[in-house]
This record gives sequence, structure tokens and C-alpha cells, in this order.
Amino acid sequence: MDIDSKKKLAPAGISIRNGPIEEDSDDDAPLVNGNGKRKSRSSIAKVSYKADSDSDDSRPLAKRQRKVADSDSDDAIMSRRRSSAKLPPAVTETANIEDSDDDVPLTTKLAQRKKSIEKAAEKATKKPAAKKAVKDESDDDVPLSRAKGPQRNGTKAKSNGVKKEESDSDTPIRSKVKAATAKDKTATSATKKAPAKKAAKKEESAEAEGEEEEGEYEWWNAPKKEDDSVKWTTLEHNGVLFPPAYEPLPKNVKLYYDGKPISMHLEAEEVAGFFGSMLSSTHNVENPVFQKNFFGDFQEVLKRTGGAKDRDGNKVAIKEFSKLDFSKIFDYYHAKSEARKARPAAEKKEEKAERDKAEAPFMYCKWDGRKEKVGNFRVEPPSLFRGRGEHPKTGKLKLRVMPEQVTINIGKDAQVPQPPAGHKWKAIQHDNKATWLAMWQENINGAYKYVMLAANSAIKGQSDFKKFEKARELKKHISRIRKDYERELKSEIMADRQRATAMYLIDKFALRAGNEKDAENEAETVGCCSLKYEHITLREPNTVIFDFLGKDSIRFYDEVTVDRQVFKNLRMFKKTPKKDGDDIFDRLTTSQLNKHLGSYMQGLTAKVFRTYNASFTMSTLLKGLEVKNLTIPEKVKLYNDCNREVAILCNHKRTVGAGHEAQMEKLGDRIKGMKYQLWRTKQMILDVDPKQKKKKGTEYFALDDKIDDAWIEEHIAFLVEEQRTKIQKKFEKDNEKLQANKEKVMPDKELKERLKAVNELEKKLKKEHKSKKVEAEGKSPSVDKIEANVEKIEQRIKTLELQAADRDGNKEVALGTSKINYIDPRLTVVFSRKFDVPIEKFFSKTLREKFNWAIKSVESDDNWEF
DNA sequence: CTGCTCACTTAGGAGAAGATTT
DNA sequence: AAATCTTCTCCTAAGTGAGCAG
Repeated sequence: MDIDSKKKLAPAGISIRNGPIEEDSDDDAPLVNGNGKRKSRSSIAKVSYKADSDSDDSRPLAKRQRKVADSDSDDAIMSRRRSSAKLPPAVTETANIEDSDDDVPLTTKLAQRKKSIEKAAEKATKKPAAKKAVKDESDDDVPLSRAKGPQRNGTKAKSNGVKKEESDSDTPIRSKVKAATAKDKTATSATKKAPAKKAAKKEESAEAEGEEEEGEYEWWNAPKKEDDSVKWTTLEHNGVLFPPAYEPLPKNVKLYYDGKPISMHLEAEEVAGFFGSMLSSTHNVENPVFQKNFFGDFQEVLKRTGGAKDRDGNKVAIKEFSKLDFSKIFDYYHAKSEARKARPAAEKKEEKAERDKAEAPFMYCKWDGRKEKVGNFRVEPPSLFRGRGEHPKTGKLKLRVMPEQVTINIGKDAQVPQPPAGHKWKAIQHDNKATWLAMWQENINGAYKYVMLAANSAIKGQSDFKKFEKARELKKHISRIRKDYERELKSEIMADRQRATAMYLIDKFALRAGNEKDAENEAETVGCCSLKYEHITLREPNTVIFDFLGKDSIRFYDEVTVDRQVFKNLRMFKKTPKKDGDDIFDRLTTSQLNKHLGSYMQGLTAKVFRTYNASFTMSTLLKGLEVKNLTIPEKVKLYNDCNREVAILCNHKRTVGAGHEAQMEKLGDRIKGMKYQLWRTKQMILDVDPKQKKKKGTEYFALDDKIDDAWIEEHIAFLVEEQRTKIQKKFEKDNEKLQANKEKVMPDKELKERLKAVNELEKKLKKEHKSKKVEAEGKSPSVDKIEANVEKIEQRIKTLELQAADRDGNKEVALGTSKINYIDPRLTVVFSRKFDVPIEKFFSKTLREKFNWAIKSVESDDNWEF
């Protein structure tokens, strides 16, 4: 990791006064945390899942935001967030002065880069505001959820910065819009009616209901909903698909205990199978906690089901994990999956068709009359829980989910899906403020599992869109927020000072909020507010070293320099008697922090900063690219470089694959091979025209210094061998052909004859190597021709080297996560259009579907900016 | 406040599918 | 056509944060 990447020198002029609370002797003193914890919510209730409680339907389960738009009193807003249908007029403008109009030189140095990005952010605070007002984007300052009245439609009619010129409206571009349902219309009719021409058009096509198969609901062109807490008016679906019943092992496949095969109840056998089938996942299987948890649960199941018996039907006590031998089970499953893979293609296809057919009813639902894809309609099958990191419960048995545990959420008038024969649902509800279709609780942590729509659905798209709009909104407040927290770094109130410090970290280093966790039942990971004493090391004068496990137990390690005041604060927050295990921010919780953030901007929370910083960084980096006259792969590479920086910012990692090292070496060898070829080709020039040596200089003809004699010899051997097998293969093939044509085959003598060429090649290469002279190849070689060749080879080397660097730089960075969740897709779409790179190069099929809204909504606006 | 429930986004890895090389 | 490498999709765990009760 590039350690310098985040360096940022503490501003010089910072006054190093000792704040009055530096000593913090008052009652504000940090509470030692060991167990006098202030903010813990440690005790985790035993999850009760009362699997029954029965389907007396209507019981509204969902609690969320159901209080209808209560207050209009617009400064009660803060606590009201989501529900507030009406809001104070968007906060006007930040009071920041200070114009930094240097123009952000994007050097390659990340450090400077980051700094300038921040600067740019400040700038952006003001400029776009002005620009926007004129340009379009009326929505920029419109709080997302608001939208009363017929605003935009009448005027310029671009919902989200989509232009779609009015004049166009007579060409039926939008053949698609049919889908809107009657209900949908009622909800928004007020807004819909208003604008004459265009809306009428839409409406008209909307009438064509029922054929939504083809129709695409362009919600991004639709008027904004008044009340987005209601998620649907009608909802039909077919429930969930349960996993198949357990398929017993064949009689001859047994678990062994102490060297002897044993039998047991199918229920226990299934559990043994879970472990046995994952033997290749050493990472889990060799983890002692995993073993212990598995074994405990396994024993329990055994006990409940009559225990284990040997061949003769005698009971066998299963006492020690280490005496269990799953290898037969493993072999069986392994062979089975191999066999499946090896089946003829036709068979596979058939099976797939069959499966698709069985799944078809669950794949889609009808949401407000529109067909929408369901995301995860399959109920999670039983398995061993694979908690990440040092999860205390990893390896425990995750039980089979029964219909009796599943709650169905569905439209009032919809047909309730039939539970599997002989079963019933836990409950049926009709909560239209929830987006899920089905829900159950899992037995390990009592976590809720929801069946929701797929990423390409309107509902998910809309919230994605809102997320990015929220982040863009932050642009207008960021400079004020930064100023404030910089000031508050010196606040006399401990809590405020901690809050400001936390905000600084979240803003600068893209830390997560860091909610409180349950130490006993979860892996010990942290985010900003839950950072512990030992996660931060301070080094004078202003270096901070982070080292902690974040979400998914991914290590966050970074050495950064911070504002001097931040450094001092952290030092203070770590002051004795604090010790390992204690919270750094002992007076701060995420909800306090978020509440404070909310006072700057409706809906602002810590996570918005990650989105904002990621997208803003991407935007800035893309703007700084020199993209002219490049090939498509080169442009893609540049884009990916930017993407990678964002991924690094967000600490998105992946484990480097086992084969990585070998692959790199192979690539390296290929490059060396090309370089050798390059050298040979250049030598040919000298063969044709020795005078070129003076002309081009010795340097030009030199061999890459990483290539030594030993390597060349090896390489020659390799080339020769390669050639040999090639000829051999060719010979065999030719013979096969002859045979097929009933002609007589060539004798081995012919092969030998042909192989002579190889011997000659070998001789030639060796001679070249010795004499360092290369005879020109080809007929009538000329300097020009050879130079053209050189050019070609150099190009190929460049490509390969690029590829190698790319891959190495990528080995432990995952680009996907930031692309999917953090980088406003419109940035990518605009880049793609502006520089003529097909969007397919950036978004896979599913991603294109997910980001359809982005692709469509900036398709006529190359100047869209984050 | 705190504690707890609930809903929804974000995350990495496994395995399938596709592309490329042999 | 098989082997191998690369990319994509699926899966589900692990976060964030809203909102309610006491």
C-alpha cells in the first residue's frame, strides 16, 4: 500500500495552544471503558424467535417510519428525517468565504492529488451552485423526499438532469413507458396532469397496461413521489423457493470415527455432510473455533437423534472431534460435483432449463402492476455458518428454515402464495412501507433475512439514485462542515471535540461510522466511533498509524499525517488511565454523530461521506485524465486506475489468489522473451546496415539489463522446444488428415526432415547468442522494414508491461465494490460517452441493468457533473 | 438517553460462466 | 477439445441507521 498516499502535512500556522480541557480533569474525563462503558449496548438479548405466533395476518410487523408525515414545523425536522414529507426550503448556501482558485494540478503523486481534490471540493461548493442554477438540475437543491406540487415537469421537463428535448416529444422515443399502473397514477396524478404536452404523451402510453413485459418503467423520467415512505400500492408474488430436502449418502459412504465407519440418523448425517463437503476450505475447516462450534452442534444433533452406531448396530460415543474422519464423505461429494461438471453440454443445458422452469414463478413479482425481478427468492439452505474473521460463532449449524418461520409481505388483494404442502407461513402482512416480499430470522445471530427485489428493479434503482443525489447535495455543505469541525477540534466540550475529531477521520480517511458491536457474539471489528486505544498509534509530531480490523475483518492499515490539532486530540483521548480495549471516542456514539450531521443537511449521516468522497474523488481524477489519442484499452486502463484509487481510499481489498505469484512470473517471462526478440530484431538492422550503429547509438542496440546469459540459454531452449512440439503436432495432424482421406501417411522420416528446421534454429540462436550478431530474416530485408518490426514489438512489450503492472497493482485491491456502491455511475457513463469507450468496458451486463437509470438519464448530457 | 427491533446497503469469497491459450 | 486463466454472478455475512418503548 502506498503509505505516502494520504500524507498531508499539517498546516503550518496551527496554533499549538493547550486547550483548557487538555487536562480534562473535570467530570468529562474519559470514562475508562473496561466495563464501565458508557455507550455500550453490550448485552445482546437472546433472540427469541417465536416461530409460531401464527398468521393472524394484519399485525403490522414493520415498524419503520410509519408515523405519517407529522410535523411540518420545520425545525423540528432533525429527528424526523424520512417521514417529513415537507421540509424547509433547501438550506441556502454555505457561508464559506475563502476562494481557493488555484487550479488543482493533478500530479501523479497521490498525496498532492488528494490535497488538491479536497481543494477542489471546496471550490465545487460554490461554483456548481451558480452554474447549476442556470443550467438545469433544478433538483440539485431540492431535498430528495420532498417534491410537492408540479414543479419541474411543466418547466424544463428534465427530471434528473435528463434533457430529452421537448421538441422530440413527437418522436416516440419513449415507446417504453407503458408500464405505469393505475395506482401509480393516482398517487401522482396531480403532478402528472399539470404539464401538458409531454406528460399527456406519457400518460397515453401508460394506458397500455398489461404488456409490461416489454415496457420499461423510466422512473427517472417520472415525477417525484410525494411520499416515498409508501413503497408500493399493489404487490403480487409467489413467495420463496425452499431448498431441496436432504439427499442421504449412499450406504457405502460413511463418516469414520476412530477408524471405524459409523451410521447415524439422516439429520445428523446431513450435518456431518456439511463439514465433510467443505474439507477443501481449509481456511474454515482448520479453524479451531469452527471445529469446536461445529462439533458441539453435531454432538447435539446426534444426541437428539439417537446417536451414532457402528456396523453392528452398537452405539458409538462421539467424544473427540479429532477422531472424526470425513474424507469418505468429502470424496463422495467431490466426485459427485466432478461428475456433474463432466456431463455433456446437452445434459447440462437440459437440467438448467428444467431448473429455470421450476424457478420461473419466483423470479419475478408484480410491483404496482409492473413486472420486477426478485433478488434472492431462494431460502438460504442449511449449512455451517461461515462467520468471517474471528467470529465466535463460526462453524455453528445454520438450521433449515421452515415455512413456519417465514413471514410473507404482500398486497392486500394479492393471492397469498401457497406454503409447501402440509405447512403454513408464520405470518402474512401487507406493509406497503416495506420493500421486502418475505422475511425470516436465522438461528445463529437472530439476524433478519429478507427477500427483496433485484438490483435492477425500480425500487432499488430509486434508492441508489437518491443515495448519490444525497452525496451530491453534500457538496454544497462540505466546506461549511469542514470549517466547523476544524474549529471544533478545539472545542472546550469534550464530546464536541471528539465528534469533530471523528468527523475529521471519517472525512479524510473514509472511515466507516463504527457502530457499537456485541463483543461476545460477533467478531471484534471497529469503525471510527468504535476505535479502540490500541488501534491508533501516534508518532510526533503529527503522524497517526491506524491498524485495526474493519468490516468483514478486513485490516485497515495506514500511516498518515494529520492536522496537528487532530493529533493532539487523539493523544488526549488516549491519555491514561485509558488502556488497551478502551474506546478512543468514549463520549461519542454514531447516533450522536449522525444527529449532528443531520443538522447540516437533511439526511446527512456518516456513510454519506464515504459515498461523497468516493464519487468526488473519482470525478476529480477522471477530469484530470489526458485521454486524447488513446486506444480503447488504454482509456479503460486509465479509468481503472482512477477506480483503483477510490478502492484504495475505501480500503476495498481482496485476498491475493494462490496462483498470483506464478502468474506474475509467467507474464514476466513473456515480457523478457519479447525483449529478447526486440534485441534480435534490432541487431538485424546492424546486419543490413552496420552504419546504423553510429546513427542510433549503442544504447538503442543494447539488451535489456535484466536479461542475463543464463536466462537467454534457457529461453533458447524453450523456444526450440516450443518449435519442436509445434512441428510435431502439425505432423501428427497432417497425418491424421491423410489417414482420414485414405491416403498413405507420411513416414517418420518426414518428421525428422521437418525437425531439421528446429535444429537449425537452435544452432542459429546459439550462434547469435555467442557472436551477438543476428542475421536479418525475411526476404530483401531493409532497415525500414526491420524498424517497422521493432515498432511492433515495442508496442507489444508496452502492452504486456502495462498489463503486468496493472495486475500487480490490483492483486489485493477489489475494484468492484466501489464501482457497485460508491462511484456515481453517471460519472462512468459520461466518461464512456465523452471518450467513446463502450459502456460494456466498464459495466457488466448486470451492472448495466442495475445502472440503467444512470445510463439513460445522462445519455443526452455529456456535461453532467457529480 | 438506552436498548432493542427492523430494514436496507455494503462486502468479500466461492463457484459458474466465458474467454483465451494450448 | 481440453486446460487454464479471467470475469461475472450469486450468496450471504456484516455493516449502517431509523424509529420505537421505557
